[in-house]
Amino acid sequence: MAATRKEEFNKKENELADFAKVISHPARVAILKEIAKREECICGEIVEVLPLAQSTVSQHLKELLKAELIIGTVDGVKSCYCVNWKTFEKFEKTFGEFFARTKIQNPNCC
Amino acid sequence: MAATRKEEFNKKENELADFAKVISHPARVAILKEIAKREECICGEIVEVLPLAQSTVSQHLKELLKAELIIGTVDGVKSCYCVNWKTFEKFEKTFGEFFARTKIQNPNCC
DNA sequence: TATATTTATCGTATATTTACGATATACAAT
DNA sequence: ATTGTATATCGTAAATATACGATAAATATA
Repeated sequence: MAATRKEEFNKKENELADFAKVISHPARVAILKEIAKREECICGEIVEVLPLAQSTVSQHLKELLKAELIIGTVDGVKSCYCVNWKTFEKFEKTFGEFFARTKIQNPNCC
Repeated sequence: MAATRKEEFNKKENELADFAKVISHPARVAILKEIAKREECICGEIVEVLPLAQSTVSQHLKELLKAELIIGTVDGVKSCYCVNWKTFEKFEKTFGEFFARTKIQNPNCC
């Protein structure tokens, strides 16, 4: 088998793992950075700056959308994307807390 | 095909993605937390506290070792693990910088 | 209306991940 | 020496992820 055992773990552990998975591919990291660095929503230029086929980029965008890390709108024939800063900050907080809380203990080992 | 295109992305993007992948499974998050919360290295009790088969836990431990997030030693018939805080802090810094640097821009959009 | 452009989705091939049982290995205890 | 215990590794099945070409859908333009 290989039916994932995720239900066996608690909510916090699953949330962190899920968030991590979203940014666990360099293409998604690159897309996120590219979208973030613009003043305005990026409309129809992401495919050009990425070394991947259009359909592959579209797939990665879909995952970022699913995670609500980006917001997509349509402008005529173009698709526009920008970062969903609310979710972005949730990610930041979740990772920050994980590291901070895990770190606290253990001064006399290793 | 499906030959991964990771070489096409830069070092920073790949590093963050790789780090994220290590903690992208709840079992590994749980293992890390379990090991971190002890005063001393945990010797031969990790399997018991996890809802997975011994061989599966061993596999996840191997991945954490490969990432150097934990250190493994042998004490007789037992295997002992503790967090490699140096790497842990490298992870923390990498995630922290990613969020901080990505966030800077973009005040008037979305 | 016909054509071009942009992007999402479908189908599919391949690679990787996850999980488990069985087995091997290494040490401890009898 | 034999037996028991802990853990890593092997083999393998199934699920998921990654990538691309082809195609569909939607809009803009001629």
